[in-house]
Amino acid sequence: MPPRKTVSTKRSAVIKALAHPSRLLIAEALMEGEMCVCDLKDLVGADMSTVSKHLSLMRQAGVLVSDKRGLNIYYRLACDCLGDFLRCLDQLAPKKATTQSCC
Amino acid sequence: MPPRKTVSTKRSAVIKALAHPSRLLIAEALMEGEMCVCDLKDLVGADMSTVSKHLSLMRQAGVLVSDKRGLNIYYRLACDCLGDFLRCLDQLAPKKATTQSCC
DNA sequence: AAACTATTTGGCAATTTAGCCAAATAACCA
DNA sequence: TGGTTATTTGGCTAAATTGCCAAATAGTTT
Repeated sequence: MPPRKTVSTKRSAVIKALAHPSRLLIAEALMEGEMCVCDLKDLVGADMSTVSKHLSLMRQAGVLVSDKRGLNIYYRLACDCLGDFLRCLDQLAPKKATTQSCC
Repeated sequence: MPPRKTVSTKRSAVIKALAHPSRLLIAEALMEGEMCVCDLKDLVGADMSTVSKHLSLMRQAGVLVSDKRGLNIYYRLACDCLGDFLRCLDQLAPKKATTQSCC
């Protein structure tokens, strides 16, 4: 595989970890501080096992780090540069503009 | 759907448009300037129809804009804030660190 | 140790996504 | 007009992703 492709494959694994509504919701919530799985389960509104799988996917990708204290496992963002990215996203007009730049 | 979820669903559509190795490769290439479909086909190394479908998905999501000139259709990034995001991604150590933050 | 709580893992069905081929469209040229 | 080039669309199969349930694991409490 050419080097340029290798780089984009690694990067896309990280992006993929954020490219799901529930996972992005989790990332956004964790921008305000760490949370345990049961808190996140309430936020997302899915089965705990589903949330847990989302979390381990995000941890695998390097987006989150976890920390076990007592019975709970707390998750938090591995990097706080995500905020700028989310602000960037909101500038992209969804679907409408076909031939014009947004910014 | 609660408002917080609506927002993250819209945002995740944009992220999804970048969450594929070929599509990210395309986005990275377009950071250096516009390209037509056949240029991108050579870069990605897939069938032109496949590349075309990736491009229309990205345009739908608002990540790219297109511009027809003669026989060619030129694509370029809708927003140049992506560069900062990609730099952020590279700080996230893939997979290794389980309990430590990267930055 | 037994019961309890929080989380993860395995397995499976349903849905979504990817990529190729072939055919359709659109603009250019002779 | 007919031919050629660039791109998109339709259709199909293969592969990946999602989400639930049930069972397993790990730490806590009594």
